[in-house]
Amino acid sequence: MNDTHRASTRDRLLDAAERLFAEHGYAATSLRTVTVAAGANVAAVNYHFGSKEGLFRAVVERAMAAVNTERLRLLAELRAARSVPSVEELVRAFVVTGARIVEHSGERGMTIARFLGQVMSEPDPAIRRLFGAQVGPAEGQYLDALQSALPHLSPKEVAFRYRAMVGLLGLHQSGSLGDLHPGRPVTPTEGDTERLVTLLTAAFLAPRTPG
Amino acid sequence: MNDTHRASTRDRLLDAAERLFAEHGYAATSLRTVTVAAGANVAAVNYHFGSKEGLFRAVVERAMAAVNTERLRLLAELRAARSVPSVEELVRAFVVTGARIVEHSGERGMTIARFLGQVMSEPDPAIRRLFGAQVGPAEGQYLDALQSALPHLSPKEVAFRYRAMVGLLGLHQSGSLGDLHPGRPVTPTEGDTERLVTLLTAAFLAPRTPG
DNA sequence: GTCTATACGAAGATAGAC
DNA sequence: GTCTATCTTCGTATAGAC
Repeated sequence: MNDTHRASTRDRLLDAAERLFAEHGYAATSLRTVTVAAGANVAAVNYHFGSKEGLFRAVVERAMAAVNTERLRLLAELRAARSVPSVEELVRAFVVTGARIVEHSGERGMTIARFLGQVMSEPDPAIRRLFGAQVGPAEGQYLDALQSALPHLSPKEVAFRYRAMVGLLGLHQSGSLGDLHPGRPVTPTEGDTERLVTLLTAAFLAPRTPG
Repeated sequence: MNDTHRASTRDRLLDAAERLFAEHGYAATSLRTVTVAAGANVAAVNYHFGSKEGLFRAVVERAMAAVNTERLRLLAELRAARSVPSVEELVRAFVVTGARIVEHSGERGMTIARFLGQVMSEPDPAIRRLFGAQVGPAEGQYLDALQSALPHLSPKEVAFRYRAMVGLLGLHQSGSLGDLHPGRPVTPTEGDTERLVTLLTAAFLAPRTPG
């Protein structure tokens, strides 16, 4: 009945939750839906993760681990080739992570991307803090690299543009940048990803904000 | 007990819902919370709006009406001064709308801004369609004006950048562009709004995406 | 016409028996 | 580790008071 055949209950719960949170958001996803999709009992979530929030936390951590690993790998690659990578290279490495993960993890990569895009616009402050903590590791490295490529900008300005990049990428990956009014299905297109790189590169290269 | 003293029940419901949806999102806000905050009975929502979704719809429509009016007014002003407004002028007019509304509507302006920022990352497709329909009116005009200022870009590319602007503004206004890890309160700062204008202007002025 | 009191069934999360 | 039971909260419906 499920696509995830016989992994441990714990893993099947994580997979199902990741997919459902990605599609409907945290609040709108019920534990019953998750457990049914995972072929597990309602109470299994409580046993393995303590609560709905615990499950969510675990899903975020697992997804971010994959993304952070890939991001840092790409950054290291870049630095190996050239000690001060260009802004466009950095942006591309950051943005392309999603696509790379799709290659490595198959279908699930897309789900991860959508899930994380979803997470970053969750209103719940606890969730936002969790996300912030998980982005942390890669964040520091990318901020440093960007600052080196943009020495004329204040750290505040670089940080702002970095957060804009994270946010926009999230919207892109969750399909929110798709056309607003038309029929439904909003999977990000290849072309849009390239457009996003163009746009973000220009945004980073903008002159410093006056005032 | 409420800050909204004696408007009609209908209006108090709209006010309370707007504020609560803005803070917690649609799914996480219960009708009971809304009615208590509005000092009304549970059934009042059903009487006035038919359902939770009906209430939400009404809140979106009211908020968007305010924003669209202001946006179109600013655009008309711009066109009066100069037949082809610059990209920066257009971006600024679009972005500054939130702030203008704050001036005109006091505290509620901030709530509207946060609310609409929230709405645009709601996962529910029905909500997304509703939002798209409401953005429509102003959208056409701005797209035209931007296309005139950027004749070398394809309509597709202009539309993509426009949607990125809408999205980023939403994130900005809902506080999602605030610092990710720190203490909580995330009201957008004046400085960040200026940074946003800089960033978006540069994004629009980027060369066309190759490929 | 507005609004309230109250009830209903479905779905929520968690705790405790197994 | 799992299943059943329980207790809460949800959105909605109804019947009638002002």
